Amino acid sequence: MKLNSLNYDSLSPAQTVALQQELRKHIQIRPLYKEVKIIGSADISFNKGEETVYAGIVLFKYPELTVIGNYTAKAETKFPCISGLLAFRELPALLKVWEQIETKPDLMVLDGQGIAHERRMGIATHFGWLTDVPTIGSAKSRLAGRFIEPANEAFAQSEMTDKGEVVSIALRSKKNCNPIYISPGHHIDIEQSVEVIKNCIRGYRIPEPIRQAHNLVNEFRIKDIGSNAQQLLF
DNA sequence: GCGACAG
DNA sequence: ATCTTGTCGC
Repeated sequence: MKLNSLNYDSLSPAQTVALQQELRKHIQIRPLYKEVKIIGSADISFNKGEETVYAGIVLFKYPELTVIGNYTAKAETKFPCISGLLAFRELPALLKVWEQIETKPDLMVLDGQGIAHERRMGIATHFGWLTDVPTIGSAKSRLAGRFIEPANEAFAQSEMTDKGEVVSIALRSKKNCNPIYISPGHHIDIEQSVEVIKNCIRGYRIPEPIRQAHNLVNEFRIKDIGSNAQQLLF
């Protein structure tokens, strides 16, 4: 069903926009149904200009953030980098990783937007719809939504509004650093999304789960570059 | 027409 | 996203 019908590479940008318009009708922003004991974080890495993408997911106990699992997968994509359509480039690889996980986490944090998106269908929202798992988007830069700069102190925050709707929170995770942009993906609300992310800050601008997922996929990519170079020696 | 534009 | 040195500010 949902997870087997990912032929995103064959869709034109216009078709993916239409798909986002359809999918947004099914998105639920509301409080969590169950307690969160395990969270996962996902990220992607790739070499500029190449079609190979390296995807990874790290699992943690929450709220201690003890690592309890690492998963990676390599995939090919022909879908280009287009702002607003990142999901179509990155999700197929992420789902390949997701399928490896025997015990799924209670919540996933994605590097990118949730509903803070022109059609409310950022990658975190899209991933949540595909997997039926609560998701949060934590982005390093703004896509949709305007806001007033939060005060320059840790945990200062400011609402972000798009088309008259509050879609996310600009959160200053660390003093003297630019804010990060937190939006619910699916099956969670804004307040709980910000609460979870605040509990995941460990002295860096980027929430610890995302930092670790980023490190994982980057190391995975570097190792693969190395092993490809080795093979050329034979 | 011009600027903005997740990763 | 990735590449990549020094540099400015707290």
